[in-house]
Amino acid sequence: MHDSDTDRGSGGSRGSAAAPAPARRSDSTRAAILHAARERFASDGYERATIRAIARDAKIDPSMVMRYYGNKEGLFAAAVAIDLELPDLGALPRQEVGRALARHFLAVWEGNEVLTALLRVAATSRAGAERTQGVFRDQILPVVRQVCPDPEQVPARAALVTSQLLGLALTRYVLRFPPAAGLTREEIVAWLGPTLQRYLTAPHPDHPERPS
Amino acid sequence: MHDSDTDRGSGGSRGSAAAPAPARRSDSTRAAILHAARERFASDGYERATIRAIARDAKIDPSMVMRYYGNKEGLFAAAVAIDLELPDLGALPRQEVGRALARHFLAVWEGNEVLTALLRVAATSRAGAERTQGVFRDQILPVVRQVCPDPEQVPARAALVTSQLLGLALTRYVLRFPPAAGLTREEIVAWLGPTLQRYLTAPHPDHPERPS
DNA sequence: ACGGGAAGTCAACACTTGTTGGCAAACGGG
DNA sequence: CCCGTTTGCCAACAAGTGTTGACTTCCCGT
Repeated sequence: MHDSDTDRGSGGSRGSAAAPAPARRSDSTRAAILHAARERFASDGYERATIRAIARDAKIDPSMVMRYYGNKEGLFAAAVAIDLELPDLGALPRQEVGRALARHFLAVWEGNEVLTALLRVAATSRAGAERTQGVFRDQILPVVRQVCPDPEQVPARAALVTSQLLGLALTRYVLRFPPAAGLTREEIVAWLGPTLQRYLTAPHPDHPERPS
Repeated sequence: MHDSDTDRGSGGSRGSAAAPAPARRSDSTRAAILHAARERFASDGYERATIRAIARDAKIDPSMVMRYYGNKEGLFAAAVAIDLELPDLGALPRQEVGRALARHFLAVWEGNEVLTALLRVAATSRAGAERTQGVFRDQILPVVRQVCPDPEQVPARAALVTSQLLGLALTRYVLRFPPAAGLTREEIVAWLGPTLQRYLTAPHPDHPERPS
């Protein structure tokens, strides 16, 4: 991929013995760029979020963005790191997983503008869509697997759960439908909880005929 | 601001007595432009769908697009005319509205690429988001009002229904999650039907505190 | 048949985009 | 102190965008 130039782990650990990241003095600039990039990507999407605008927000020159992140795609990859921090649903009372999932999802989404950014980008760029698929595969599927007994049904159930969660995020945080944006968190939990619960744990409703 | 020039009703009616549209001889070109525009907007989104590419698909010059539709926004407005053709849910057996809505939604979406186009555009442009709000307000809200007794709950319930339907469209037709794209129509109807049914007709789950 | 207007083509404009290379400071270890 | 490295800015490039106007070609009513 890149040289050993642009990729720096998201620091935080400090003073460890064998420090792999020597804490360059430009770290504040890098952080400013990432912060501005996240905001722009979240509010404008990939195409409309120009490097020049991001650089202006970060109060530096556009060429710095290129130096530190290679190109626009690299910047997006560095700025958008998704971690849903999903809890271990297996450790919860089985009848509460739907509500717990809804509540957790709302909290994470509202505390992390990156999620809206990725959703916006996913709708228009293939790279964004594939990245979203990665989040689904690496973070949602495993959690669903913990509550769903039949492994064969896991992908479909996870997809249904995701469709409802992303649909809510879309109408509430991206499209900003007034009724969707006006609901309180607990109202949403009360409505979506049973839906997710059913998608996760209810028996397959394939009763009358088997298609194909 | 050229009004009486570019706007022509979406033709189809032919030979009416007092024809306000004299059926110009460029109608086939106009149709070709709209067709190409719909495909490009659906697959690429608003920004990446360039007028040049649309014109190339329609095998005409880019300037024709400008002459007939004014500018890119006008072309989008002309190309994306949403009609969900929602049936009268009040005329159905009350326990079937959820499934019927899901089935109808799938049929309309898969037969009309414009819907995917609008969804893609809505995620990145404010104009697209507002247009989607218009569809919600003019086409979904009235239908929900027919099955929901309490007028005060109509917007919230409609928003929930929309969140599930758009979420499915997003994962299935835009992001193309393999599990979501692989489901059959009837499977989706079987899963989403009860969800929509509950959003439409179930009593308000207003008491989230449950004795555990 | 002829003339006016519509249909369509060609080339260009003004602008923005991502991206690049050169050059001036600031820093920090020897 | 001095010199290599880092940090940053400036100007510019090539490519692509929406958009415009002048020009030719075709159709059709009179």
